[in-house]
Amino acid sequence: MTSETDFLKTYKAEDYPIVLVTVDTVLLTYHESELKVLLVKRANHPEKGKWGLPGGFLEQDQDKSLEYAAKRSVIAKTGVTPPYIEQLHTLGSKNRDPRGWSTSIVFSALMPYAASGDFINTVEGVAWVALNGLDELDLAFDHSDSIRIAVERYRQKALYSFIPVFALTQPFTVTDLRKVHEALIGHDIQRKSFIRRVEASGMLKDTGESRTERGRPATLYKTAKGIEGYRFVRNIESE
Amino acid sequence: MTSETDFLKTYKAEDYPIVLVTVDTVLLTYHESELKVLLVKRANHPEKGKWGLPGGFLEQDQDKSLEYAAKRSVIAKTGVTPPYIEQLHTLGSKNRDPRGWSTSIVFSALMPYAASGDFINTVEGVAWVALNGLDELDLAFDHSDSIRIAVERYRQKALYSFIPVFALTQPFTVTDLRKVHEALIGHDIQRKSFIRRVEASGMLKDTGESRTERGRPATLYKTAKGIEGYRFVRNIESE
DNA sequence: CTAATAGTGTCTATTAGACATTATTGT
DNA sequence: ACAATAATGTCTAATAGACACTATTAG
Repeated sequence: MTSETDFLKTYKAEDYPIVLVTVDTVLLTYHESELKVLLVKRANHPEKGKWGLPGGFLEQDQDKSLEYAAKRSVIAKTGVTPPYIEQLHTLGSKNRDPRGWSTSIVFSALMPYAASGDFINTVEGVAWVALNGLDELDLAFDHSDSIRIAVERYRQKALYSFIPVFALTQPFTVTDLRKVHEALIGHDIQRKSFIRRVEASGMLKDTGESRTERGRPATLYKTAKGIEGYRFVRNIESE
Repeated sequence: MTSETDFLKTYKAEDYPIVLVTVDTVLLTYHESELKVLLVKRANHPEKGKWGLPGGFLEQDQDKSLEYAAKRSVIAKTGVTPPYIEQLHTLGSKNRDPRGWSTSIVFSALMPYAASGDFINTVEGVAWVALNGLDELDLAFDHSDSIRIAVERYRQKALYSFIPVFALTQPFTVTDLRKVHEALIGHDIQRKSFIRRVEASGMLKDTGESRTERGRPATLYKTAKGIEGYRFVRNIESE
């Protein structure tokens, strides 16, 4: 019988089967009345030249957690720093990558368009792409599946939370936020119903400022602490 | 410039960093008025002798998907065949396993106690353990985190769906199902409210049979197709 | 003044909680 | 009859949808 210490002395990682481990991130935002996802043009094989999600191999040395790896690879590939990141799901199979058994831990987040910097549009090979135009793009690997899953998850959250607020620059108007919810849900929401939820939740603070574009000025709000954990007990109509 | 074919010819998986990839499964059931999780006693290092979730290394040859690997390893370690399995989350970090960078894709499912077979109690090293008694057990790795996350997820689902029905043997009574919901939510639910939901959803079919234990016989129900996708628009009270 | 957008009033419909009442069994 | 459990009746409270109405700005 060996002790755990003895066991570790004789253990060699190379004796175990090798699985490719990558992390990918679905970053979504709302800009010019559209939901958009951040994509990069693949510089290397496989699937070179196709657009795909920012991500890459897990780096054993520098990455101490999966989340760190996801953030690092997004910054490395796009220059964009996501304000937070959460786990979406994990894909993996024998055939999804020609190099062998491969698994990808997929993260997702919403972020304000402005936080990605205006330079984004000038960088070759990095772009915010409208979800509506995605069908025409032949994305790398199974990345379009991950995007679909992320959007579906945020659609659900739009029904019972204010999570979509993370796609906006602060401060924002109630209409701004409602538009993001509408884009996710796929249909209009009653203004009255939406404002009632803003008031009932107490999760949006009136800044006292207002913004005028056309018509009556709109009150500007910012998020209160804990908004990410707030859930309504009743959903908004989903169809 | 090389083609993708050329690239694959010269590609060697061994040149890439090795990450340990395991799958683990949180199987929950409801038995004798308690929620229980299926655990196994670890036969090998590391953490030998501790109780932990059934799971194991991804086997490149036999496993063609993550889900398959999870099911295979549950059956191998426990003899129990889970009727379905879904992805919960993925844990990974540099330090969670002394053998090196390690990641575990965690699956979860609810299943009827009876489906695990009565032999379960006679097998050394495999047991259904009540969640209430888990604190006294020092589980391997971060398995208690995964159990906590699974229970929290099913608690949420108990608020807006009939997913907890998968912990029951069919047919079952409305009270059976309500008890599972109550165990997950942590407090009683109004019988009237619960029955209204059963009727409104149309997801539970009256079998015409009934079961008598003490008092008035209770109607036996079975699930209708699509129950796993059904969501109430309003939640049950959560505290 | 008009157009446009923000925001409110108010009625209805739905559905959960509370809790009393009735129904059906075994002993 | 009585205890135990199942199932229903019914009132109230909360909250979303519908939609008309008022408020405030630019030009």
